[in-house]
Amino acid sequence: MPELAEVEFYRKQWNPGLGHLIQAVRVHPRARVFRECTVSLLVGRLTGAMLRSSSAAAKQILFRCNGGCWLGIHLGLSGELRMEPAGYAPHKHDHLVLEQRERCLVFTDPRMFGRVLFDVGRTPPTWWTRLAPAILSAVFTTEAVAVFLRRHRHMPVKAVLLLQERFPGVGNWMADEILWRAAVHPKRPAGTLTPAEVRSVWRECRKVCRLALATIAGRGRYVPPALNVHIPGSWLFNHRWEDGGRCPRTGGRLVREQVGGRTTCWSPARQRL
DNA sequence: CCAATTGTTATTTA
DNA sequence: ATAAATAACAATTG
Repeated sequence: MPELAEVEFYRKQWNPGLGHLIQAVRVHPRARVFRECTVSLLVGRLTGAMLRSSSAAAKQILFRCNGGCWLGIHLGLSGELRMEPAGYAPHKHDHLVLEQRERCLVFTDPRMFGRVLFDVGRTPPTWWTRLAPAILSAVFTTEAVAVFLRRHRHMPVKAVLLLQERFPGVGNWMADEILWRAAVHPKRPAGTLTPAEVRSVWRECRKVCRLALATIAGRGRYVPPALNVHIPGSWLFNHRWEDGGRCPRTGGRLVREQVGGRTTCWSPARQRL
């Protein structure tokens, strides 16, 4: 599930626990999600400590802890952060549980493509500082997009949009949504887009990020659990998941096919090769 | 049993 | 040598 806006949504799920003492840390230490993390260090440092603040960028979440340490969470394909009542007994896929007096903060991930990172230091870890500049930042210009598409000119544009080094936070559904709005066929070699199409892709990147954040992550400080957000039927999002869907703009049939190794959905009436 | 899944990375191929 | 394609990772669901 988690792309840019879902990651931001899940980040907020731990907000009620920020600034509260972590009494105990429960882990499944052998779980694959800890493959890049020294679990003993994490448990030692977080027990009796606090999460002070959090941020999300791309598909990464960063928690700044007191005592000069940093907890990172990547949700992978199936990860979630949620809150449970105090005394919660961890379930099978709950790999990390921070126990507080009034609640438990839970990281769960059945497929374990996600990962937990933990660093000690005065400044944020490099895996955070080296993330590509956000799509909604001023650095993400139409020129930067044009250069990147040219560099990967032989790849299908859909595959290029999934490259995190230029499109941080974009995942499979966002890439399809962007191309559908820009009316660009996902199989187009990235180098064949006209300047107008490049500009359109750039603009829709920003628009989809802004809309997704506003709709899915909410503007408030804390969105109650369950991602039962209403996504308008005018988005491709609501029609892309199974065969037989119809394009909300043209009314025509949507196509679903592998492009760049991923299931891709597009509207042939709108997106021409 | 087979295919599919909203992500990333190591390995293989061109 | 580089860029692009593919396999692999794991668990569950249809």
